[in-house]
Amino acid sequence: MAEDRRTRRSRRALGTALVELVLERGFTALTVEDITERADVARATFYAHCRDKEDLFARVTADLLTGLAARLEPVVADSEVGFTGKPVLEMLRHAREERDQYRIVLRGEGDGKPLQMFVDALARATAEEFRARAERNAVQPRIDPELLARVWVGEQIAVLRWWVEQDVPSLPAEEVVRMLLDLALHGRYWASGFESRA
Amino acid sequence: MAEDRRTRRSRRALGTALVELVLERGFTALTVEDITERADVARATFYAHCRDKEDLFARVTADLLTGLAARLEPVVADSEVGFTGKPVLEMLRHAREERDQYRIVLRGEGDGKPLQMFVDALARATAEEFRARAERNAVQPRIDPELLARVWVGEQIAVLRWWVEQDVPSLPAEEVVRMLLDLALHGRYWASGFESRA
DNA sequence: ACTTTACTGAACAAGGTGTCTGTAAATGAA
DNA sequence: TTCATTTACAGACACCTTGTTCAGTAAAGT
Repeated sequence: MAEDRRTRRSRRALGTALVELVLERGFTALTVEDITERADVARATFYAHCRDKEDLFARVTADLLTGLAARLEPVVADSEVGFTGKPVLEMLRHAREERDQYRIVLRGEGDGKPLQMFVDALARATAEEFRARAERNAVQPRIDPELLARVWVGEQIAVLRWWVEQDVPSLPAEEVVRMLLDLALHGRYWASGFESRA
Repeated sequence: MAEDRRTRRSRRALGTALVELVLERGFTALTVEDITERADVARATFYAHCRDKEDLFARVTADLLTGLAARLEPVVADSEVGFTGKPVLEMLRHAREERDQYRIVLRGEGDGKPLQMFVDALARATAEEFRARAERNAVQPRIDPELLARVWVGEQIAVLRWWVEQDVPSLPAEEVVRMLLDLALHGRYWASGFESRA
């Protein structure tokens, strides 16, 4: 009743082959044969598992998203007390482990669709969190939570990309999170000659 | 000696056809024939002007970038006095005029390459500006200007995308800029129950 | 009017896609 | 071990898209 080993092996091989090749040449430049060749699998076998290239790519990135969600869930549930940036730290750790996949997604491979899903998922969850928090504290948000969430996610994505694309990390994850929080919550780090006139 | 009208007409028709179709179906889904058909032009004519699909797309987005640069130049040169956000306002106005093109770029169409160029160009210019400003004020930046620039650009891109994708603009450009500045420089607008514990 | 230039329509080879064979081999169960 | 099932395989197939070429035609510019 258990799944055939060959099935697992083929799927895994195809997935990792895709990731490797996308990093090397980019998604659109790849042919199905490129992938099957790298995975040591027949071309027909590919179509036994995936409808097409996009399908395989969608599986891989979907796995990444669910993996992140799984790691974020307990952290978010635990951080009821305030805005601590712990979810960001957890995301950075995840990105350090799955660096290649993150690179691919953040580079906007595959028509930017995976990146859009990534951003949208983060923004949706964040906006919801903001709304809930405001309601709990019985305050009227001074700005559309959706917009605030977009800005906050935009910062995270930008830093995440910068971090994950570096050859050798110039900052540890904890440092990055601290900087990000100081920047978002208090506008610190701007005080180096960048201030506004006001 | 002047350029043939037909040449201009074909180029323009192809460009706008591409933009329309990318918005409707996405870049990769298009065939060259789709484009020439929409542009009322023979397929052979297409190849008389462009090497391939990506070439045409690159031209369009490159034009957008140079157009933005042209509008930003005087504004940046004029804002020596401080961090006023005037460039952002100008970019928003540009985006309001060239909304379709911005949509396409910000959605990451074309393998995300145009978006990367857009982000990189903004980040590079911003980082340079930051470095120059710090040096002029004779202060040691407390953080890598490159990183700070990425964060700042990340915010702009996120808001820009949010703004340009809305069916009916919920905020005027000036309001968006004010919010963005208050957020970036002082962390305002977070004070609606989102504060950190510290 | 005349020359130059660009658009056209069609044909072409090359290469990728997705599907479908029949066959061989690996697997899990009896 | 044996057996039925499942999967991988190699190859062939029609189809589509690409990018190039070329002779014929229309429309610019001067």
